[in-house]
Amino acid sequence: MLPDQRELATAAALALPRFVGSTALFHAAVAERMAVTPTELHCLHLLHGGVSDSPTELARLLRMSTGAFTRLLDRMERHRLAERAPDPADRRRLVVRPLPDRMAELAELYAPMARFVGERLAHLDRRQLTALVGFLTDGTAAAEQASGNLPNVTHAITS
Amino acid sequence: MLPDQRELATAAALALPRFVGSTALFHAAVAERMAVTPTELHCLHLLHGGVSDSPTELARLLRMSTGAFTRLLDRMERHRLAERAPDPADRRRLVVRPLPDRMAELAELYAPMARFVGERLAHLDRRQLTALVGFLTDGTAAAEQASGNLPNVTHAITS
DNA sequence: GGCAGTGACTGCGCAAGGCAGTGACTGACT
DNA sequence: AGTCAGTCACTGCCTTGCGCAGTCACTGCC
Repeated sequence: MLPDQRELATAAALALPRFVGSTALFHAAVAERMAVTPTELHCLHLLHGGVSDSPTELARLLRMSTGAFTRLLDRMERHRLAERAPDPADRRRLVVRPLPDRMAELAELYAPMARFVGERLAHLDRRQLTALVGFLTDGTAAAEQASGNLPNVTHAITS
Repeated sequence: MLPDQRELATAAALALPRFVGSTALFHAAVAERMAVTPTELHCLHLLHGGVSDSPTELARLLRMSTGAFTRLLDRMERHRLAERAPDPADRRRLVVRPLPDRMAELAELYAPMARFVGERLAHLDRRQLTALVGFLTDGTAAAEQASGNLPNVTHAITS
């Protein structure tokens, strides 16, 4: 590996955590602007992605209890983010539906970032795009795997 | 732009939020493993990065009040993450110092991801690395700028 | 037709953070 | 030298978000 290549790799390794951090802060800023908690925003993303509309499943994806999700839904209804609708097939269940006007607002807030990404990607050639996609997808897999498979460390706690 | 290039760009645009999301979950998992809140972990990162060691400045970077940061410091001392030390130059102030063994533990938890990044970057050529670094650094700037400069949207709230 | 399982909801408690002060200390200005 | 506004960390008090454990309604299976 050539020296300047090494420098570039180092630069990338340094830029990565900054990128992740600033992105996280951006999400927090969007949540604040919408007068909504990060958890509510996260739930809204799941609803927008169409991943699921079942409370129990959404609670699992958000890594919280069903009880806590009930209150979350209460707040989201109060804030006009989503609404409950009965599930005709099973009277125990219900479906969570996002409210369109707030979703539009969300898209509006994300528009600048989406525009940046679109323009930036348009200037890359095939090899560069391939590298980027590979890095992102493999990085996603690595993060998911690492999340569930963290090394054991000793720590003294909880007093 | 050629069709397969367009597809690649779309793939990248889809992979990006997934990457960000899985990374955020990874951080949450690390925090949980260390029996520490995400905020404490965030603060630990700042300390490790050597950004600052002043409570007021750290509170600003974490976007919280100085009062809340005092409790945060209390918890971090209880959890043996950091310690307070007097500032000899100004007796009102103090400096926050990370505790080395817990920092080592942190590094250990991040090791798998760091290894992945290092190996992945080693397989990229100059043009690819340049594109990646550019995307990350400009993306960081864009996110920071977008955070402080979100478009105004109408929303009815707070009942 | 009973019965274990599932789904959403509720009371209670805890932890985290904001707000509005308080006292110690500083540097600048007279 | 004395004063005084500004800064710094810290402290009650309060709100909010979430977990936990239990409750009730409903389902499908035997």
